Amino acid sequence: MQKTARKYRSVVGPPGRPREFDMDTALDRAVRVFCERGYHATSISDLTVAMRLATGSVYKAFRDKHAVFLAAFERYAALRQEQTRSAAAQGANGRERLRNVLLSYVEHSQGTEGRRGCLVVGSAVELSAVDPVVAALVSARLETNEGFIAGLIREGQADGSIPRHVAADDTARLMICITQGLRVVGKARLSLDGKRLVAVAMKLLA
Amino acid sequence: MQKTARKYRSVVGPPGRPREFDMDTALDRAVRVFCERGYHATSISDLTVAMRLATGSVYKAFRDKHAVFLAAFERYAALRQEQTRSAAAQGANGRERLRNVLLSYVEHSQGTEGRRGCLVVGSAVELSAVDPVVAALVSARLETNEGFIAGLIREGQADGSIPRHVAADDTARLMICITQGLRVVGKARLSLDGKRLVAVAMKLLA
DNA sequence: GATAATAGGGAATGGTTGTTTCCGAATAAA
DNA sequence: TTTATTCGGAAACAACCATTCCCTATTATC
Repeated sequence: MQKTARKYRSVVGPPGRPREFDMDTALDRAVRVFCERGYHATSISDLTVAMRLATGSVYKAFRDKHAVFLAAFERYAALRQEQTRSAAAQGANGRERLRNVLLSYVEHSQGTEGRRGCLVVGSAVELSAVDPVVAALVSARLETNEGFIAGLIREGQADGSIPRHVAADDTARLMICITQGLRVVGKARLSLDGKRLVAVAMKLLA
Repeated sequence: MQKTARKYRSVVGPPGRPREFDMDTALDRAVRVFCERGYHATSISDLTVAMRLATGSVYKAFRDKHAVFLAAFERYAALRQEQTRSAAAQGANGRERLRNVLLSYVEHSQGTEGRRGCLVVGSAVELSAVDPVVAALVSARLETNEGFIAGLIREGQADGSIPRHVAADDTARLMICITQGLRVVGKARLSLDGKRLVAVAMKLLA
């Protein structure tokens, strides 16, 4: 149950590889593989190739494949959260911040990244039913995002850009469905017109 | 490329097992397994147990695991389509038919079935990127559903229950995102209040 | 009733997987 | 230099996978 070491170079140690080596970089590469192939279809061999680490090195850094996945999941979630927050930050009021969040989701659901897929959605679909640990992580992520969106709605109501009668919690939950659905539809390569789609979605704030 | 035999008792044949045996029943059981475990995590052994067939029997009915999956997918899609259409049929006008469809989706995304998951969503997430055949089936299914929803919107506009200014195609695409997203959220065990969620979603038709 | 044909059952097969262990090479601190 | 440390990579392992093969049981036809 050792916590997965984020700092890779040991503090006391004097060892092996001087090359600036960052576990986060390796994890980013693991994220890509897990995103496009999912958990079960990704072999240790796939991981070592992607992460550019030898088998032994992977098992020295992580207890097993599952631990690699959890670390990759948390890294992915942190990255996406940061992207979403900074997209929101561009907006002048609650309504615009929310629009920016939705637009950001549409963009991330398209093209290369859209085809690669979202690790949260992938984990929910592939593992939630059989892996309680992953299920808890996924639920926590969705609830955080939902809370963030509900917060933006309330901000908008406070600054006057969103009507008071909008039900913040229900609307936020529906918007979570939209964002997760976007990632599913994006995987199916259906084209997504951000401007038009978001324009329709903003009617939920009327 | 032989088409998967739906009628199981051979026409000419005289063989083995007289017991009334229906491949569709076996496929329904395969659907359940594929839904909750996904493709890669489902072994032939899992399938034989679920379908109550011996290994050899499965391979006599289907070329390989992939063929079982495709047959299960089509059976699932046909069943869900029928359920959705019949939910819509209850409505008196376009608007009510659409509400019924959304309500039906929320209900199917909850409880046991919600936790089991949707095979279309699961296939999109797990296989679309690596399996062109499945990808095509998934896209076709999404497009059919989107077309159905767009049709309901236009029906509503014709019968006066939905305003003319609603953009049918864009709204339909967003609603597809909602329905697929519901299945993702349902897997994560978040509670879904059908009435309230659908009430919010119906604002898209304002 | 005898025969032929065939579905189902299930053991056997060959390949791959995740995991662990080993040791040599490389490196930085003592 | 010595020592401690860690990465690399091959090798080994048991478990499991999808698939094949053969046998049995059964029935339609003769």
